[in-house]
Amino acid sequence: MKFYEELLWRGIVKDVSSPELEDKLNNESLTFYIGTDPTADSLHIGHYASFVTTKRLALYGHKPIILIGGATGLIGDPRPSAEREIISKDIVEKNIKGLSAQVDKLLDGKAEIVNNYDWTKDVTYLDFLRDIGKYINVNYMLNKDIISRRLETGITYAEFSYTLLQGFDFLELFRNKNCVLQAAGSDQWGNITTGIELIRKIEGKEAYGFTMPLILDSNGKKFGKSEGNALWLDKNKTSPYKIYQYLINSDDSKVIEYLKVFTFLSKEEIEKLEKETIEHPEHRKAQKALAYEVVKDIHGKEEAEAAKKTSEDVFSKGYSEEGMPSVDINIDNDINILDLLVLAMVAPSKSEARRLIIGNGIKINGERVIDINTIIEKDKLKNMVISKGKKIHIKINLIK
RNA sequence: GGAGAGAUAGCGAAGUGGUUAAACGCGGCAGACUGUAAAUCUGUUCCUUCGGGUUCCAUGGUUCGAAUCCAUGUCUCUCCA
Repeated sequence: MKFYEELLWRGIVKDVSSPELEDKLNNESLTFYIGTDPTADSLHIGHYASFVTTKRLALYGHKPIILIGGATGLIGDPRPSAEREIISKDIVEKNIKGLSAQVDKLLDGKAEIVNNYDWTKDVTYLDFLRDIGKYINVNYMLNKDIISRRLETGITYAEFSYTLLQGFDFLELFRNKNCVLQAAGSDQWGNITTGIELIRKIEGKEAYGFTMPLILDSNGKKFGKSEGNALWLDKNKTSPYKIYQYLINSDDSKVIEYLKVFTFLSKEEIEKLEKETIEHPEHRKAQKALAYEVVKDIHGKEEAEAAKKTSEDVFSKGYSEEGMPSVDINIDNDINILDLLVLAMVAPSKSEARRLIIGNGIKINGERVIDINTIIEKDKLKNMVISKGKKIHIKINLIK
């Protein structure tokens, strides 16, 4: 199987700017770039597909550039729904630092990291209009999906211009780093083609682009949100276990797709897992492989092993001591269960604690609490595990 | 510049003087089911010493009684020019 064929098999390619790209990807070493705007100080798993693809291309011999949008981040990529909040320059700068470190680690230092602020900051408005703006027709911009969709609700001039900035990036990278390919999520298609258009018109040369399909979960929502929160790739923001758990809960109908996109397992291995999922879905082998592989690729083997052990403990015992959050408690006497739940931050108020107990939601050391008047002896608090439902477990750390 | 509409719990949205701690939907939390999933079903969703206390943009007022009426302020939106 040739490289491009493999990309297709994995479902990584959605739109391609030119059929020639297939041959180039298979037989040449191309410099390519993937960009991300510093809207947060960490990447989340929604970005991860791009980076896996970057790694894949790099492993095959292509040369990656990661662009962090210090300039474009100040403007904001138009979203389908509404205008973005503008982010202060300080925060953008801080985010750039966070992202750079993360990208470097994720790609083992093998990608060149650039910041488009560096070549944008000194370009004057007039120069930009003459050198870039003159080449792109407004009609052309209005026809872009993302912009046309916003014409109803309104779009500011700043966000309207975003595509020009991104096109300018591609042009600059083409000129200075011989970067001939841009890859991105499918929502970036319009921005990629603007860049290709500029390179063709200004330099008279051909550049290429392809997009990756948007990955959805089984509910048709964007992949990678757990309980509405993003799953961050920074382990201080989202524990490796949490990512592991999110992935192990992947739907049967989606898990093979995820394996193809997110892991480096071979076609044979994935097809084997696919067969096992069909024959014995309850073994959840594909999900386990997915969770392990991804956590390993993001956080390393040790973290993956730890997350796996935690997950196994939770499944068999209901909770795991490993990595369980703990809370310091400092009391002198025996304590009422309601007060304890509030102190341990299991419940935000005593009313809530009361409701949880009445609703059979609270366990102590694995035993269900049924009486809201239960008094817990101080001596028993040491290393006590309080569970709220199936997912929340907290260990008591007695200070006195 | 002219005219009008609105601000209610995490969100959307009822309620226009009293049994309204505030319908309903979504979301959240818990329980059942299950393959650690989804779907479904059930309960719950301000605080509380369980007596009660404090809520409907803010401040003041009318009233026995206000989310509901009045005044002022703040913010949002729509239409016209």
